[in-house]
Amino acid sequence: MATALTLRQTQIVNFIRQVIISTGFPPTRAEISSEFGFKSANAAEEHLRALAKKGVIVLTAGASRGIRLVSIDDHDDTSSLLSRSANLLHLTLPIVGRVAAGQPILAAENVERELQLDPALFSKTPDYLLKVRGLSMRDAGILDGDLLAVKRTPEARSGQIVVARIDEDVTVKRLSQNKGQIILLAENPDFEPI
Amino acid sequence: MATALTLRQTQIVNFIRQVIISTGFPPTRAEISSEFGFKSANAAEEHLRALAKKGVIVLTAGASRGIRLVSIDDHDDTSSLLSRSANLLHLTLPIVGRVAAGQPILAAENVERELQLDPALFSKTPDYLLKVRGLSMRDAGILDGDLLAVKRTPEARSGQIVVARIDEDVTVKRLSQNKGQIILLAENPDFEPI
DNA sequence: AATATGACTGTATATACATACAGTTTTAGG
DNA sequence: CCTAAAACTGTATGTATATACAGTCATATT
Repeated sequence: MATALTLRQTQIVNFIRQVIISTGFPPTRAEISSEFGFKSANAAEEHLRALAKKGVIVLTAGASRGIRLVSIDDHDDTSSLLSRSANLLHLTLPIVGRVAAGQPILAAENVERELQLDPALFSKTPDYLLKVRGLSMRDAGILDGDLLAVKRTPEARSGQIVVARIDEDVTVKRLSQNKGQIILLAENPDFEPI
Repeated sequence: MATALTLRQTQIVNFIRQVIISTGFPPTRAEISSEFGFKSANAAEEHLRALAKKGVIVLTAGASRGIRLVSIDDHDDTSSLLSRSANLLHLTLPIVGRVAAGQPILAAENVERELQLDPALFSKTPDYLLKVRGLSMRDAGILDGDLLAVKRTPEARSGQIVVARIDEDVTVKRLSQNKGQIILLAENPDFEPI
């Protein structure tokens, strides 16, 4: 275990955290100095060095604002009572909407966003989230705009709801596998089977 | 509702998000240009302007890496299925350890860190988290290093477990208010009442 | 008494960055 | 056909920033 932080060092880490929360990016040496009344940016520089040495932050050489706070997970001093809470949203899932032609579903270009979720929400850990467009599965409770958690499996059985790729569209349908013929059924009488 | 993003704009927002996740700070114009093969940093600049105009990001003039992604909450397009999950850790609580003499407990200097938690964890929303030192409340299940969720109330009743300030130390004890006399009891026979 | 460490001031500098201005090309609408 | 917007290239510039080096002072360790 590394040496404990000094008071000043703790204050500086807190300030960095506060700046990241309120502005979205870490402070510069000058901004840290200004906050604490240092007359030289070098004071901040030295504090950052010390904090990096203790493993509380990671510095990126040459990059402006190149300060990263080491995450709670990597640096856990949160014990029993709350350790489960801290893990609540450890699951990071990509959200897929439209899929460009010829590309695998999970290609970086198809990922619209990433969302952090509580793993306990799912019985099986899903691979990605699919944003549903259209109302073809309305009667199965899947509506336009919903996010579907999708788990990839090596094979699909008849009767299951599956994610199917038709050209450059990704659709959600109920699979019907009758005597070798594959039919995709919508759960809405307004839509035709495929 | 603002105009929808173009493909390129979506890719750029995704890249910014990815950089923030992997490095801890947003990219520069040059880094964005490099990622997408732009030969002029101005291409990135213009995309950022367009994204800021559409409200997807916020730019800080004059600041290096001054890009902030507008949060999921401010810009919600996550619907029914997951909207509750997205709210899971909306509660941000300060963690207090030692308290410097003469200062209010929640003074900025005493806050060691902030933690985001699921509000559903608590029946009443607490004001702050107190890091417990020592074993004086061992028999009440409160151990060294635990985080205690503390809710401030205007008055305390006898028999309750309270957070008390004695000089520059903050301690957790069971309150006993007998005929006007106030006694603080430890839940561990090794400790004396105060 | 000697040494190390924390916490600074002061000066200096190369480069990392934001940002302005002038063009070009392509695509979508009116 | 004309215009606007998107998506760039190319050039340029001031300043924002990281970072090195030389000191000072107090406190804690050996």
